Amino acid sequence: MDKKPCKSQDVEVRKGPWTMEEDLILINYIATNGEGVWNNLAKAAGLKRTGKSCRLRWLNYLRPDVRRGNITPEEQLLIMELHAKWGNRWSKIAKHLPGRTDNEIKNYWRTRIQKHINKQAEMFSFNISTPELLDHQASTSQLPCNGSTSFMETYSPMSSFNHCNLEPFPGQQQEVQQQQQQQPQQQHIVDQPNNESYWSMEDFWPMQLLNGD
DNA sequence: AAACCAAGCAACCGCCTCCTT
DNA sequence: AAAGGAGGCGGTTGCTTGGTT
Repeated sequence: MDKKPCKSQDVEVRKGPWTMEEDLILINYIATNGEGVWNNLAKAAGLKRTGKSCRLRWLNYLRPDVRRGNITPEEQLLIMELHAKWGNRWSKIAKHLPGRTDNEIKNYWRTRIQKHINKQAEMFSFNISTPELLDHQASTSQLPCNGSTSFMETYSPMSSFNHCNLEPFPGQQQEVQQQQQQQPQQQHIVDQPNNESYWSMEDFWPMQLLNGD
């Protein structure tokens, strides 16, 4: 219970948003020494952060292959497809979207897709007798893995898109149209070098220079 | 122009699993 | 085989920002 805090560990732990300086320290350290035991890494790098915090920051934001910015319609479809398959297994889903993090997908789901599904469910509920069920299923994001099919049928990505009039979200319709014209049978696109939202660690190096590192 | 509101996202928390000793 | 530590994961929170009134 009352674990005596070891004095060497009793140093204050920083929380909250990361500063650019902290980012640079972490990037530099990993660039030089590679990833390792995160708790040790945090100490060795001189960061007053927990290992977990460092790991999260690195994986979700600083990693060179992290893609940031708009989720493409293809990615959106893939997310819905995989979510229908696996439920809230965000990390598992993220593995199929190179450059995307579980956190980003999770946020995307909660803020966009789930809301959209809720809306669809609300509209749909005017015509069916179990609005609570739909709403609950959409809001909890839990898929019935016990063989119950109702939600899967309602929410299967293809049925959602094609049968339930689940349209691309605002701002994506044009993009979808363009891409459909360009690549009507396009498979899941996950690597788009020209994507303007692509973020690379190289972007950070000039900052390092500016900081005199 | 200011206040309010909602959406989006970064980060934390706590639980679970796996690995090492 | 058991215990402890570290990492992984999903849920949640709270801050920031952009839009609306």
